[in-house]
Amino acid sequence: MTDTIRDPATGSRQDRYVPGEIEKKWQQRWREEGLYEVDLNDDSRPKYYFLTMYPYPSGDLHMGHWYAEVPADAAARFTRMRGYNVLFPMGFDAFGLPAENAAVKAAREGVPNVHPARLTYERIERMKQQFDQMGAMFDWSKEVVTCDPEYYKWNQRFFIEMMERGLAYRKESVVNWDPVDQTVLANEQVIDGRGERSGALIERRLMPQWHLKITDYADELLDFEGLDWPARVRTMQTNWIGRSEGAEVVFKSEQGDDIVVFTTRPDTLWGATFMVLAPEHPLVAKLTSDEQRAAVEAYVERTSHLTEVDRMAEAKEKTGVFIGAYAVNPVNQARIPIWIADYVLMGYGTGAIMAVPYGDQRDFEFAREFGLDIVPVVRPDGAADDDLDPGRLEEAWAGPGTLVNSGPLDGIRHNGEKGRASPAIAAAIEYLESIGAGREQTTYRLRDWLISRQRYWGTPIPVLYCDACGIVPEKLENLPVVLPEDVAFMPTGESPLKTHAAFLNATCPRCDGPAKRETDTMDTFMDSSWYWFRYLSPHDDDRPIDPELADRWTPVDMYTGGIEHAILHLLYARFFTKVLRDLGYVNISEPFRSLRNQGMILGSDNEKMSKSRGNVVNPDDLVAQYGADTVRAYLMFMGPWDQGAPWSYTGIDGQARFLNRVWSLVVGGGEGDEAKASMTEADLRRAVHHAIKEVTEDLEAFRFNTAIAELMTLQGALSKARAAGLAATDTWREGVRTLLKLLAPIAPHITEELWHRLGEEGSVHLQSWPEHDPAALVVDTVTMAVQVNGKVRGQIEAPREADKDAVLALARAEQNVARYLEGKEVAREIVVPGRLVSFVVK
RNA sequence: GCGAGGAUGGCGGAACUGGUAGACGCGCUAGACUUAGGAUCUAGUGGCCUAGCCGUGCGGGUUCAAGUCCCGCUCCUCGCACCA
Repeated sequence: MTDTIRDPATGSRQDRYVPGEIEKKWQQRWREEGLYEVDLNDDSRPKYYFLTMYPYPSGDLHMGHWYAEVPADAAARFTRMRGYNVLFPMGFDAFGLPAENAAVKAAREGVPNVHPARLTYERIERMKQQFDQMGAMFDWSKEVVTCDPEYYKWNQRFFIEMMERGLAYRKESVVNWDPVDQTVLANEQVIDGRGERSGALIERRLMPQWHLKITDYADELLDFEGLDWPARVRTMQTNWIGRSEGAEVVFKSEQGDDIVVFTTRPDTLWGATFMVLAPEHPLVAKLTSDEQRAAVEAYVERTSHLTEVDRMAEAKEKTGVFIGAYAVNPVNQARIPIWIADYVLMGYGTGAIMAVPYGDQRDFEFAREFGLDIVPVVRPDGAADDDLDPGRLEEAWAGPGTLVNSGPLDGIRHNGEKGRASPAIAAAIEYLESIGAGREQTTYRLRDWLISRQRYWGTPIPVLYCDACGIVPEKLENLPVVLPEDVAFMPTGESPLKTHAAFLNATCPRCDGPAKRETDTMDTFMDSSWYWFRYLSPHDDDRPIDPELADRWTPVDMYTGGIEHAILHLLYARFFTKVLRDLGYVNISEPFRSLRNQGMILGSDNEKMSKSRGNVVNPDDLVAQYGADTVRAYLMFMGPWDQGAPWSYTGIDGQARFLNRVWSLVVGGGEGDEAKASMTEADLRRAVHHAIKEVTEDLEAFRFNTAIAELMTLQGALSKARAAGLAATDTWREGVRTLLKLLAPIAPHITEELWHRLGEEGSVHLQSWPEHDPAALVVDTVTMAVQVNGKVRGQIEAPREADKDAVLALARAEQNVARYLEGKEVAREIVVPGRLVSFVVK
């Protein structure tokens, strides 16, 4: 049994739409002809750098990749047809834990010869084959694979140059330790107290680690001037950086130690009735009295063992211990007790606070819990003395008001603004500075970027430890420090670099004495922080970035990718670009001019696709069944791209039908009933130009779903026109060609096939984008609604040129409208040209 | 708790500066062609007590006119979360 017999209506097999055949054929032709290879030095057309986030080579291209990349491809193709020289490269974020974990697992199970490198390159090959069947116009000649020494060598160079400038440094700090992945993680990689990848509960450990000084760039990173980015991402980054303006105030312990606190409300200093130090604060041991020592040590011990999750779970109730020491408030010499509590974090500000229970809800709760004094210092507008009575307060007052009980600051207004924008805060800062007890200060929530990873499969950090010289960077001419391949993975997951003698034992670059290599590798976000520069010259052995090409092609004009990178990758990439600028490699400060985020594609059960849930939809199977063009069109049709959507198996049939109808417009078959259709050439021409206008605007705005809806409408109009006998007209033939061009970015294979079947020689993808003729959109008569007292009572056909009086006359004459106007007094008449007429009657 | 976004037919979703709510598609119903149809084509499809009335999460308001603007809520999603 063959298809031909099963489908007598459409004639020979050759005339049927068989996606599997034409898609392979065109993919091969495009490759052979180098259709998508970009000449970076071509300046005959304006350049456009269209970038989509490169994937981790998991070995399988899943629906999420398709959802991310197919619409990006359509937008890139559209841009190209509009006359730009579009660079649309692709590569692989090839370092990372999964491949190494697979090797560790194999070692545990006694399977030999599983190495992350081999695994990764195999997976890359497989994914590239899957990429091919997507029909995307990636220019693979610029491919970047980050685990290649020719790439990561430059990570090492950047690192050393950053070290020389103090932007990379080693420091002992409390870190997030992931016990499953056996490595530390950056703050950004810890979600709800758990490792982003492993999901393991994060432990706190004190370890020496390498950091990059992203905090030096905090203020510059808050500036999004000139960036066309979603507000959501800008807000998330702004919140993450968390700039707070305020003051540093120095309290003295009774023993004479300086205790520095940070506060955003120095104007409430007269209301500070106690101090709280973080349990890890270095002064705790020294200041604690003998009587309190046992209690304090117990509390410190307890908090140090709590995981982040435990601490959050206990956040409801305030806990803490008095350490038996007192401090002096510098503005009024009040003697105030010093406590420790875990609601004060060592990692923020100075790890110590002045507690103003009247003005801060947390301090208020703490004071109530432990019976500490509350002194009112801000009178809310209109508040009576009774309202300020500490005994009657139910919560802290952080809003605007006038300062009271505040010595020289009494009567000054706090207007609720932050920093010096509040007269009270400004006055407090000046007063503090005048008595030498503090100064204006800005603090950030952002921490320096911790890049050390205790894992093998990453860029080796190029430093050595020499007994004589200390920490020494590798010489630039010795780069790259290559990851040794002859390593044995241990079942424990511990990095094999730690026991690899040939790697470990090296010569000190400074004194030629014996030295040990650093065994930590770099966070893989380092790789993705500059890869778009490398696409421009992926194999340049002399320098990481070609300065001329970088000047010409960057910043990236359009960057697309998942919202999950709003903070991590996108913040690091911005930081790194600024560092590269300061190191003299590039002349730009921002890497990505425009940014668009796609949503997530979910399983049909509305849950995230995962093997364990069994709701994974495999694109390969769908492509085999429907063809890539149908899958592409469906992914773009499901809804707004930035919203994401649950997968549905039923909806995809609609796209298959649509493409079949387009096919039949060129090849024949599927004609409707001629007798019922009527359409003029002018109607058809209007439909075509309307579609050009709408599809163009939709694609510009990444509204793929409505673009396809318009294309369906155009297909419907062409089918109807054919049934109405217009198929022999130039208008119809031109309409079909326009449809193919407008559809080409979305469904590249079928449009290319049909374009050639129309007798064209060149590729449809090299055609220029159609432009609509406004004159073609003009209609002779418009349908207008007629309302009486706000309700639609009829419709009229009015000549386009009709003036207000003529339209009103037509409206009054409409049968049903006349009925409602009869015997009534018309109080108002409103005419919205081309839209409606509205009568108000009494 | 703070910040951002959202709620429209049985379903996914349209709707420009307030101007005929439900484009486009899925599903469903009927018909045509058929030995057959889960193919194709045609027509219909928000609800109801159907010359009309009611309908865009809920309650108010502005307006000739509100999915769209204003006030007050509810719920959902995402991000941050004891950040001083």
